[in-house]
Amino acid sequence: MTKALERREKLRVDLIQAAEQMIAERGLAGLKTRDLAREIGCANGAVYNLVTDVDELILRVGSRTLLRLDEALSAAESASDPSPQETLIRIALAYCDFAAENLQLWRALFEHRMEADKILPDWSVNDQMQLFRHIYQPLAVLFPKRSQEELGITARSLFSAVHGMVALGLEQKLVAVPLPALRKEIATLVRAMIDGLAARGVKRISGA
Amino acid sequence: MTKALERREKLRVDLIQAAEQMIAERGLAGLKTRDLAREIGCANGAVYNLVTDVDELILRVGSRTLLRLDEALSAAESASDPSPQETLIRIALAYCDFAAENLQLWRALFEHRMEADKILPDWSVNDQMQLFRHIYQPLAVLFPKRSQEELGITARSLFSAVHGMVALGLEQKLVAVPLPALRKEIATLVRAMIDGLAARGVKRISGA
DNA sequence: AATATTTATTGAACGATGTTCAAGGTCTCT
DNA sequence: AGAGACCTTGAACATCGTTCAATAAATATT
Repeated sequence: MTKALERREKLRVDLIQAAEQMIAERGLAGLKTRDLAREIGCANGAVYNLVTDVDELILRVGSRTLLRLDEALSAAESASDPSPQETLIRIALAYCDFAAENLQLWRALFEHRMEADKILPDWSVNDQMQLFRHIYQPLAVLFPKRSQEELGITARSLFSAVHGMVALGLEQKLVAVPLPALRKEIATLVRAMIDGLAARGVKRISGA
Repeated sequence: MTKALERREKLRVDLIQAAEQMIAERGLAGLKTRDLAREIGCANGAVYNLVTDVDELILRVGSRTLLRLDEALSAAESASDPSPQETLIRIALAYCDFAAENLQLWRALFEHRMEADKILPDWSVNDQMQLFRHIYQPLAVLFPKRSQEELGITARSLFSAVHGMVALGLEQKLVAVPLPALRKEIATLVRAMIDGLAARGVKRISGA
């Protein structure tokens, strides 16, 4: 009873890895079931024994990408300099670097859109983009007076802002920016946002 | 000699309008040449007399969307309160509102990706995302000491940051945020960025 | 060990889609 | 009115994701 399932499982991970590599090399639009089947050595139709959809396949690859991204941000979170300002900048740059080094896979996270009616499988709801939790800690240290909810909102805003700089920065559409320049811009703006948030918190008390 | 061309032109604008409406209603993925042909009353193949590609069609719709977006930002640029801070916030909120009200068309601007080899037609290079020029003026007033190039970089960074907040804020992927909450977050963060950039400019002179 | 039953795999076929093209129709100019 | 240029048509092609009846394999039963 094991023999069949073993083979199935091995094929399934082969499939997901092949899909990951194919997206990395040719983009989300370059993912083709027939090519995948040839790659892992099975018939075209057999793909649908391992996975119900290409949607599921893309989500599974997305899970892996999110996991690696999470690790990259975690590494940046706990590094030498514990100053919360510097930590936040390190995390932002780590996000930028990950996106640049995994461009197609990172894009796939945001490009993919399910048909409105289909609901996400439950194994996929867990890893649903909680990336901004990485910047919660340093923010909490910086702004000890703020509530959990306020901090959560600020964290999401900060993360989204950095995401936007990376997204448009790595795109052709808005003038190609060399990576080192982009990194510098990100560091500058993150610093500014932190300073600005701090100042605003103080000013509001003394009235302005 | 006019009769034929007139009809052609009328059909062409019909086609582009139909495409615009179809994207607005069903998203970029819902754009189908056969449906378009039926909509404007011609054969499927005739679409390719009016337009070389669906790529071109999408770009033409994108041009229109960019134009309307530009107008919306211009309106926000020149409004009652001339204070540059408030102007920048108004522009950011106008961007957010436009995206929310034209969700599918706005998404199409960023979702669409040409195959790597195909080059953009020249009529499309002009309106290539120069949206951040809208925030150049108020920034120049706020930071008169900075060079044109520095201001350009800052403008792009600020715009990208707001774009990120809107992009992730209107997405399902990162927790659905109610629009009023998103607008408040944007206003807060834009203010913070401005304050932070100003403070940083001062601090650097006095050393820190 | 032999057979029956359940399960997995195959690859041909289906439907949808963007795109092309030869055939036939329409328009324009002389 | 007729010749030549242009347009339009809809059938056909290639490429997808996806399905399914037939076949093969694995497992369960006797």
